[in-house]
Amino acid sequence: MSISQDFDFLPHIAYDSVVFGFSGEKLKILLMEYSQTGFFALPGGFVKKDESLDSAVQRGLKDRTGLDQIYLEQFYTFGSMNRFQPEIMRSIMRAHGFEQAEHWLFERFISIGYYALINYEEVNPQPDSISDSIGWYELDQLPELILDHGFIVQKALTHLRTHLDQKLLSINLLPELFTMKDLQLVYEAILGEELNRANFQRKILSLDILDRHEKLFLGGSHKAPYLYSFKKKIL
Amino acid sequence: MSISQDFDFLPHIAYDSVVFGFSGEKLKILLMEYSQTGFFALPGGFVKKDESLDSAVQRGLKDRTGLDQIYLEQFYTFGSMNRFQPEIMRSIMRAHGFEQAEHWLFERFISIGYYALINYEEVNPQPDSISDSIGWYELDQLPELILDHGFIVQKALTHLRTHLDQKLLSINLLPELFTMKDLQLVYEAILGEELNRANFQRKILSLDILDRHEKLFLGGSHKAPYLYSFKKKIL
DNA sequence: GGTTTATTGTTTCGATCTGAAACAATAGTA
DNA sequence: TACTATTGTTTCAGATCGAAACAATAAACC
Repeated sequence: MSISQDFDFLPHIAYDSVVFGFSGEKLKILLMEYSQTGFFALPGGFVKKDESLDSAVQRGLKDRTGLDQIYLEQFYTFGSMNRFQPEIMRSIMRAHGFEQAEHWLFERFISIGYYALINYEEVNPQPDSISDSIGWYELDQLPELILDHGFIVQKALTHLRTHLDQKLLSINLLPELFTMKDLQLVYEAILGEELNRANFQRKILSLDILDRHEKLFLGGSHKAPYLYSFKKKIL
Repeated sequence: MSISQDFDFLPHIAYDSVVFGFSGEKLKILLMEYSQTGFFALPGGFVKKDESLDSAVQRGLKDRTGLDQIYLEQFYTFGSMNRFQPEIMRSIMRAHGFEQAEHWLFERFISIGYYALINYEEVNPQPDSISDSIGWYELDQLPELILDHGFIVQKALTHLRTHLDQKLLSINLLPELFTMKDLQLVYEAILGEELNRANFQRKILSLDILDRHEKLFLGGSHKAPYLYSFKKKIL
């Protein structure tokens, strides 16, 4: 996002993205820290006048993560008045050397919330021009977020949990090949609860969405697990 | 909505509402017809600069139906480029006597979709200043709608069906007192399929959300059904 | 008043799904 | 060859679901 090219964007419209990443154990999300202000926020952006909303979010996500063609799910649009707090944007801009009294960023925004599911290890997060760091934070240890961004995260998580079964095929939290245990860990991290191993295996296999491949030998003194991959979608 | 007071509204932002009504048999939705153009559209509106998104939709719905405090559910935000068709708005405005070349209505809009569930009989729909009629249309006999409004209806219906069980408490499709058969007809109309009578009764009763009242005697030569009401929410 | 009919309320019964535990298989170690 | 840790599979009881049968009853009809 370039702060000066304001005329390219639709005014009053923003998006915020909740990028879920999985580290093998915990579920984390991407947060940006704004220079010297101590403010943490979701990575977001604005919609150009000639691009679709979905494209805008894809573009922003690519700038931040380098990832293209990522699974994105729109989950809610936030339009309350209490998310209008121009002082906060003003102090962020001031900390970055802007002293203008007027700026289009100080206006009220309605923000469309998206979430993404990505493989933690394929990503090298890039901060934007007015934030000085971007990084992964564990869901249960988030710092305080500006505006209504904490609420947005909660809403994203609820949506993801509720729709997990329908969204499974599109998940890119795991590498191409993975074990049943890996998949169960993803589920447990997202749902925030432990699952019964036998029943999980039975349920997932009954969905008929996995291909079973060769076994994975890691040198452990026990039975080696099979590797699986998601079946290629037939549409 | 007054066409002239454009400075009151957030530009490029609209909402469209899919108002589901139930007639005792079929599920219908409210549509507006624009004067002399033959265009049908969902009732929608715009957001004032100092009101929340939710309030804007509530306000618009009250103007059209007279109903206040209605259950509203936001389901999706539509931001593709193919919904930008200024010629259509131009011809609607022309048919209504406006000949301006420029107007804020001709700009691109991102629209937030809401649906409402209301009791068909409590409503006297009111057209707005640039539409000449508003009325109920059966879901399976809808006329062609402008822009992406047909798609919006489909998306609303899918969302409603998927979340029916969680949304039941808030339903205002039925009068205060109703029979189990009435409720089953609502479910069948929304889901678009027939349900087993015994199992439906068992399932609904097990949810423990209904109070049973006196019987309803209509003079039929058969057992009279009980009347039910939704339990008042305890929160 | 007894019988019939239509509709509603409830129970039954088998099939299916779920949760928890036991059992079986197996890759490496001792 | 026995042992251990982990994974794959089966079993079994309980819950849930779908379909049908059974029971109750309000009015009409004789």
